[in-house]
Amino acid sequence: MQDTELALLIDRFMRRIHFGLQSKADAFDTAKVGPGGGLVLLTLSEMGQPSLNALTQRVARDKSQMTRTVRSLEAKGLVARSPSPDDARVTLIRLTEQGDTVVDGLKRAVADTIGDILAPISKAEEQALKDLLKRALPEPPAE
Amino acid sequence: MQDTELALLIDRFMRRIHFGLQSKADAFDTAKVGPGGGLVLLTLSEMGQPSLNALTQRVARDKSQMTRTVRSLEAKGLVARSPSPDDARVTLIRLTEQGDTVVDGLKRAVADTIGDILAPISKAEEQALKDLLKRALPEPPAE
DNA sequence: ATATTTTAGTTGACTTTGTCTACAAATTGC
DNA sequence: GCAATTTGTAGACAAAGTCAACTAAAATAT
Repeated sequence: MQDTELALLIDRFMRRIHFGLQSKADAFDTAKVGPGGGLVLLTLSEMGQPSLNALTQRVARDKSQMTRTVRSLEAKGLVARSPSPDDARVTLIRLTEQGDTVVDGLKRAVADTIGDILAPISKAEEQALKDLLKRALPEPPAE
Repeated sequence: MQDTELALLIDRFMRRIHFGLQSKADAFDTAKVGPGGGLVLLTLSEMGQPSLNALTQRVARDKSQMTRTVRSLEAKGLVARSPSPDDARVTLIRLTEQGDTVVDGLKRAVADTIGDILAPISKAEEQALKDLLKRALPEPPAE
């Protein structure tokens, strides 16, 4: 009943990640993908070649927003779109080689940032934190 | 080095909170304060009567944004602004009685939402999660 | 088989937040 | 006193979120 606190903590965590990444953005976000694009790229690297719809559900954003974000990443050559052979309605999306490179830098920057934020707790605790979150927030269906 | 995963989890948690509250918004957000206003109200209920600047730092938002949010809450009669007796530059902000009422509903809605999200883990684990986050994310200076 | 309904993706319009710059008034530190 | 800093405000714009309408393809229902 008193867990507004937890919500505020999550918000704070989110903001810390945001500012941490922003401060390093000049160094790693050379492709200017921004937070929105970065989220999509990282998610793609976890999912492989999802449909736009599956991707949308995984990141819990609006599908129209996702259309635009993916188009912008495509224009930068970081992702490629291809029609599904099974269903003419769906578009499959995957990282290009260039996209992979950007993801590498992105992952390093995120890991650095998280590392900074979690400095006050031990590695074991960090793992415990991650495990708890994974159990509480199972990932949306891959398809 | 592989902790992009944690960042994605936090984002997902954030989104789940957001959608959970949004789905209940008609029932509790009768004052139409929205997510931004709600965050400020909850924070005020933790802080008492902070300056606008202290409030801004606590929620890690831009001060110009905070000016606007507070003005909008003031127009709705939920917060009151008063000049600091010690420093003519600062404005102190506090909840009105009406604001307190709104905060009560808000807290209940947030607690409900968090409860739903954390259903897969036990109460003890929930507490452990909160403790870890509190240690990793100490609150910004109250003043 | 054909009609109806559902799903995937796109587009447009609009709102909310975020961000950056500039500014006035008050305070602090020499 | 006077420069530098701090507090809050205002303006302008960019990034995201949200909602509704629409096309095309697929699923379903009769």
